[in-house]
Amino acid sequence: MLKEERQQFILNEVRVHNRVLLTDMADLLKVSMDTIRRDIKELHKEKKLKKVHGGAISLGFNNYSFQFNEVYSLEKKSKIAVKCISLLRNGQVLLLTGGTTNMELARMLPTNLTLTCFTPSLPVANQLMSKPNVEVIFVGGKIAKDAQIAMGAAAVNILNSIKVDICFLGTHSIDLDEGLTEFDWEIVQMKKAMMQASRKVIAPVISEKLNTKQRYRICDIQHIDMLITELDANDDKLIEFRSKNIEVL
Amino acid sequence: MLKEERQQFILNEVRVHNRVLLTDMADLLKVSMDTIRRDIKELHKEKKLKKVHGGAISLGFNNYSFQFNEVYSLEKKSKIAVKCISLLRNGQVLLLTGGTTNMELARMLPTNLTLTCFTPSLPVANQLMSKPNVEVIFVGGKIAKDAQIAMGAAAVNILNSIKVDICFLGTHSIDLDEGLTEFDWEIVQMKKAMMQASRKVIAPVISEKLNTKQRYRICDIQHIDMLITELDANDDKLIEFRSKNIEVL
DNA sequence: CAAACTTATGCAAAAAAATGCAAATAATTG
DNA sequence: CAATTATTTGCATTTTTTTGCATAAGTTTG
Repeated sequence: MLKEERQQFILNEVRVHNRVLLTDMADLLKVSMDTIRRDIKELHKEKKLKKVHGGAISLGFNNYSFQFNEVYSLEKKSKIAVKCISLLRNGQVLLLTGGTTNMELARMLPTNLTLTCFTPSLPVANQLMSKPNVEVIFVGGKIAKDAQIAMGAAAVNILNSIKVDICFLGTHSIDLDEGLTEFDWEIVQMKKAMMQASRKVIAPVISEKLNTKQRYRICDIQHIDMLITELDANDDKLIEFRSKNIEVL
Repeated sequence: MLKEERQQFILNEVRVHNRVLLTDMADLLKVSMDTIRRDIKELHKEKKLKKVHGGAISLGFNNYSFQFNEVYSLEKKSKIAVKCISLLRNGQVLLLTGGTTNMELARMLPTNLTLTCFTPSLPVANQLMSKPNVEVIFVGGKIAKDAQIAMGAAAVNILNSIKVDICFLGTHSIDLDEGLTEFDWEIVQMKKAMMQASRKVIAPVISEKLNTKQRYRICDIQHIDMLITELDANDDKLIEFRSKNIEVL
């Protein structure tokens, strides 16, 4: 049996059963466990399955991917969240994108604040459920499994029909020249619609994301009304942003 | 069983029941309590659940309303869910209401089944996220905190614009004369719209709910295509339903 | 506060992974 | 075709991970 055949067989097995045991495969395919181990290693590197102790599992199986970022820079994100919250007043209508920064914002919202929140993000919506004085309105649509966000024409349509006070726009990358950029085209559409739907656009960004770029552009830097980072307000990195007429906190 | 699988199972259990007992998991998964304890510890560190004395609880979810029904009649509900799932075929488009029975249905969906699922229920949508072959489309709108379901004009509008194969309509009360009834007016509107949006309406109902009534009516009993209960198909209680031309499983 | 239960810790056995090496097989080239 | 080179595979050894158990320490509850 060819190596290719064997790997295809393993992949298929993973697709059907969502998992394979190393021992089973070695047994079934009549090769040593080392061989299977090497196969799985390769397939893992090609991102066709996930290697785990004792075998492999399907990639789609545990799609919690956003939770992986969870720990990373959490402290900075809480800092940013606090700054964001300080801007809020009772009765305001918000629009929250997904992402861990907005998750943190949702988590830290004081329970006595009365707000209306639109969001297309399942985790954010869930988080907001525990705030008794927050009215949650979910922007529906096809849910992207990786980001757990509603996307597509339906979601964009709904966004086109609303106007909120403040949009907290989580972003992957922000750059003085390139503006706000994303790696996923559909997300770009969503974020464009969200900016349109909001009187004021605030971008909470951890400093690592400053001056980085992705493939697709959401908008120029001028279209952001305010930038919130965990850095001190007079940090060098922020001077240029301020000079472009963007409020920095 | 792989470690990954076990942890996924625990996570899933937490998602559905909002909590797990260490002892239950050890028992169910046939491993020592130490192993479960270590699993929970890891998952806690990854912020996927919250470790507590004696087990773990969900972090994203606060279900005041769910927790009650959750335990109650769970076995019957799984039984019903199994029957429901047996009706499904690859490629079908479903519409799922909220409620614990549909939660159970979503939880038990085999991972290899390819479906498109519309739902206005946050917990159900969440549950469906873990099914790699299910396309989830959230019917957005204002979220009612108690039921964690989108409601209101926006949601009803969306429902009016779709047509699906099967609707699994969770119901509070069903009665031969009064038909399907609810105690909340808004929910009635949602359910009416859902029935309209579906070619086939299936009502999964635990036997306790048979021949009970509430204040507001959704529809006559004739508008249900099929009734699924945990009872044996020739149970006395069901004869009359069948005589009204409703298929009973 | 004391009994019942839960957690933490260290330890050892078992299972699996990584590594280096050699034989077998396949591919390439003069 | 023969010789060389590269790839694949299995085996032995070491290292790491996983798991269960025993014991001690901490929590919960009546």
